[in-house]
Amino acid sequence: MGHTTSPDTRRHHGNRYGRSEDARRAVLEAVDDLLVEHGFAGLTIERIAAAAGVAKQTIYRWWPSKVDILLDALGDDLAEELVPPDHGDLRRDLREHLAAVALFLTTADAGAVFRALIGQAQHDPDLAARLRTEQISGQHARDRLPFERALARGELPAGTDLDGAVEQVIGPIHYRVLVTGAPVTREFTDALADRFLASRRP
Amino acid sequence: MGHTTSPDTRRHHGNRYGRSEDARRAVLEAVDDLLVEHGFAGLTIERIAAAAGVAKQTIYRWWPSKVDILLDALGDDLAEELVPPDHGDLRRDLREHLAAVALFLTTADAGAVFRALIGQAQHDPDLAARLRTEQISGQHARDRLPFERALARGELPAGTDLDGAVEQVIGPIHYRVLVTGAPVTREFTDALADRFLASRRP
Amino acid sequence: MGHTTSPDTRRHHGNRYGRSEDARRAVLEAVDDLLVEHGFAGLTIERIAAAAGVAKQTIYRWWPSKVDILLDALGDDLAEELVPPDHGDLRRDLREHLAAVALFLTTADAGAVFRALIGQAQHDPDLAARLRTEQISGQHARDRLPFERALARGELPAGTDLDGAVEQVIGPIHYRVLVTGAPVTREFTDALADRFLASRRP
Amino acid sequence: MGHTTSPDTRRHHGNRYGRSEDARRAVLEAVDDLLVEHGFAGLTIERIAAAAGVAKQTIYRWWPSKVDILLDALGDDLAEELVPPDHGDLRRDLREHLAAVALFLTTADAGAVFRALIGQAQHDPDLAARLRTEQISGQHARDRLPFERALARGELPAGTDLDGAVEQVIGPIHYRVLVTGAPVTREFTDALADRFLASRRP
DNA sequence: CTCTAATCGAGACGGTACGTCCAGTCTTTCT
DNA sequence: AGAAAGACTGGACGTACCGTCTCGATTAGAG
Repeated sequence: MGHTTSPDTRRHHGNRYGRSEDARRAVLEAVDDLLVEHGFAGLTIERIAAAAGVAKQTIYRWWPSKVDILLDALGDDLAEELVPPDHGDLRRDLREHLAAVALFLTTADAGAVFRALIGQAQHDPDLAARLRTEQISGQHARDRLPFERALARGELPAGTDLDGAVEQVIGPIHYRVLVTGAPVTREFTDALADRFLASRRP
Repeated sequence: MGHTTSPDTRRHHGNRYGRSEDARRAVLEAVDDLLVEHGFAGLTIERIAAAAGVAKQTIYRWWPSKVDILLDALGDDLAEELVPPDHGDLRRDLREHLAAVALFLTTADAGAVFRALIGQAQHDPDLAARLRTEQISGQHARDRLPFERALARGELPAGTDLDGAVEQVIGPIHYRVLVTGAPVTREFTDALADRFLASRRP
Repeated sequence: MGHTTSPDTRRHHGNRYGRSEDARRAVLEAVDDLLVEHGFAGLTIERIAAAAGVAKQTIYRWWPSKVDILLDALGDDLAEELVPPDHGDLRRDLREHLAAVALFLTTADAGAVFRALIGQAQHDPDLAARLRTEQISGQHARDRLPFERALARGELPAGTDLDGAVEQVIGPIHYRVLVTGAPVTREFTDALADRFLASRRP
Repeated sequence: MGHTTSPDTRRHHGNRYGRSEDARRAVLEAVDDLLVEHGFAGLTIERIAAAAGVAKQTIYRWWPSKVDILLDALGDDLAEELVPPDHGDLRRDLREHLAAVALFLTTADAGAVFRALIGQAQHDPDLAARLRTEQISGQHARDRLPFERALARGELPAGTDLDGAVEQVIGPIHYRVLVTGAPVTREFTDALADRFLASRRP
């Protein structure tokens, strides 16, 4: 977002005095702090405006709702933080990636934003749809990469259901994070990877 | 809940002879309908009171917040609807139970309540804790039953990690319901059961 | 009356044939205290019930509203405290009586009740009517007595408008108490008496 | 900064450019009507808001309570309606003014507001103080004017207690209005004026 | 010397209004 | 034109009392 001065007029800045970028940054930073400090319910537009030193109207001008601000704040963090490694070995790639996913969901700031959005998506089908098309499907594609490479290398038998594989290893992590609240340890994620491999390469 | 045909209507003159069962039932029924009809955000105390034909104060007298009403409404529905069958065969028990779980989460009214509570729990750690101790741990125990029986029957090797087994088959269902929004078909749940069995009984 | 009752019959709890004198007294006493302590607005039925250790229903059983309790509490205090003296001399009678009226209105507990009722009567025509027929007309008759006696003694000319005379001396006192809030001193009331006499006996 | 040449636009940038005069007027007019129609107890903030077509918050933004609205509504009505005439003759001035006062208190809409405030002031010392300093003392000064002019003209002896004179003629009117409820006729007010003059100019 | 009906305490009930908070829109002033 | 400020309508919040209503316990006269 920094200085995309190029022909990217799709975005919504466009102030001839150039001050809107200040406001935009202030809002996105405030939103992160306030989410951590006051929780999702305490994240009101008025509070964001006050904390960012920005007028409410300025927020409404650019973001339809507070979840849009969060989506914006989430930004490309997912893509940045959760790209799986490529060591040429499925077990190693999988173990590292699952550990990274767990860490992101449980401790990263962007992970808190992600969890809040997932939570809100349960009440708001529109948000759910947007979240899926804008973030989750992309992440799913990244999660698939290690399996695709392994298939290409012959580590997995042809015809393996790669999407199913992703769900098999990623699903339990989200289940712990979102539902049971059990800690997502390295042992747990390693076991997930190992269990998958055991079932595919007897 | 059942039919208060009670041998219990006298007795115990401490106070509160008076809690109105009618009011309680009306609120819990209204809450279910309104959640489906207006969504979680549209589920206001005032709307519940109006729909149930009850005074707001009566609601506040017995429930601290709307999520408490939902917890109450969820009540025994989980236990009633999601008790796994016992056919003496793990594959069959598992296939049926996972299908029932999927159906509950995606189509049942009580499933909508469950999803709303899970969503809200992402914003509210207290609710998360309560939800886990009051409902989810109990459901986890029920989900474990087929595995326990299979272990006793010798269908599973001694020392099998039963909790991990539950997470392995239940996790992906929740992942679809809560995160990706992909449809949870019978094929999907059957495949989960089969994949688990394949990995354990080579 | 209380001669024979045994020492621990304080608790009453119901009697088919008679109301509880304890409850009545407790309410009337509580009402006085609460009016002074919390003002008229803070004088709620619930607060009276709590302070008197009595159930709300018991209050509603015997008094239609809180102003009725106040009317009851005012009782015969007016008649008891504001009977004009009879020294056979109008000036002396008048001076003493006006001073007594002033003292009652400004400092007596019953005077506070009276002022509260007069205040409420400005908002409530029914109360105004009852207050007038039950209390104020009687007091007006008492206020007239010194003039009637003086007329009979020949201190006032035949045909003197006695009601007008009462209003002439009593009116300014109420005007200070209810409207201007100026202190009603002995000098003031004496001057009222003297001014009346000066105008009638040139 | 210092660019603006206009004399007083330099102040407080952004503080209530916006107070809506429409809203203010609508509230003050509604309050008059509703007081007459529903009485003081029926004069709720919610009803005022509804009748004025204004949000409750707008009322609370500008007035701390309903009595403050009434004080505002009373506003200049007193000064407008109750300025005594100046014919150069005390008897005529007094007769006319007292009749006007009586008419105001008994029949005018603003008179109803005044009576309600006086009534409420009996329960609320703060209101009493405010009412006196903001309205009653000013009215007392106006009531004094005829006497001051008469004194200057030599119609009254030097050293006459003018405040006492006001109380002598105004007090009985308020006494009838607030306490006895007797009708305040033209005969009554004329007699008050005449009686005063008889006592001062024997 | 029990029966019974009005009374008592307690407090839950359907309501109304309170005063506060925030959403989302609109207007005004300054830059 | 866009930003800060903030007033506006609207609506839900959670609280306080209202006046009504059971409820079991109490109690004195009638039977």
